[in-house]
Amino acid sequence: MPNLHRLARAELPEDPAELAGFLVGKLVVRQAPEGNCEGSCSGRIVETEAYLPGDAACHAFRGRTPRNASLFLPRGHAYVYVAYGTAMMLNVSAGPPGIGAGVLLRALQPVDGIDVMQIRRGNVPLRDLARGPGRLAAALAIGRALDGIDLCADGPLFLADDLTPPGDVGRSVRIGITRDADRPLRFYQRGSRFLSGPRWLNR
DNA sequence: TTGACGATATACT
DNA sequence: GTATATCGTCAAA
Repeated sequence: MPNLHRLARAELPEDPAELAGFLVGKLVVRQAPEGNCEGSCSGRIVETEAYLPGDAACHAFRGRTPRNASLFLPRGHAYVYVAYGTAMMLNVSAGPPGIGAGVLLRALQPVDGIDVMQIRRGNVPLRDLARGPGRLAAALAIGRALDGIDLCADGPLFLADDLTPPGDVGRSVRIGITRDADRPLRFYQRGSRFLSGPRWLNR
């Protein structure tokens, strides 16, 4: 997979909602330690959600804590947390420096290293490999160890441009939240079959 | 949120 | 008719 242009921080929109839309159609690349190509894989982002400052659903809403500290890093850093005591969630820090906002990566269209993702996820159908934030993190072997890393740097996990341009990007309310649940801050690639959520949200 | 399960639908030998 | 895929519901952590 040649021609991988890593996303530079300056390319990322400063506005969290803009960033969420911008990320749809981009690539997330997972590199195994020691340059071991065996465990490397990547996928095209097809679904994201923005969590803004002042947003009751945002983990930074009640201020900075050891757990959510990564949300306050300059945009483009990883914020990884555990949901439901079992599922890992991968976010991209967003917004102006020190503000505390993020973009949740919700679904991926597997691109490279499908075999290794298959191993990590069990032999589920290709469609379910990274459909849903928890599954996405599992497919990429995301753990707390990756919390706080720079996604714009050459490391174990980074963002890159995809060859094929983003198609129509749809917008809807976010999934699985109770507070501030009616704001249209979910972004998805229209027509993708790798989306999570009920069908009526993916119009 | 995910995995399991039953019902349903589409596909193909 | 058997296999594979999609959909809604339900329980668990």
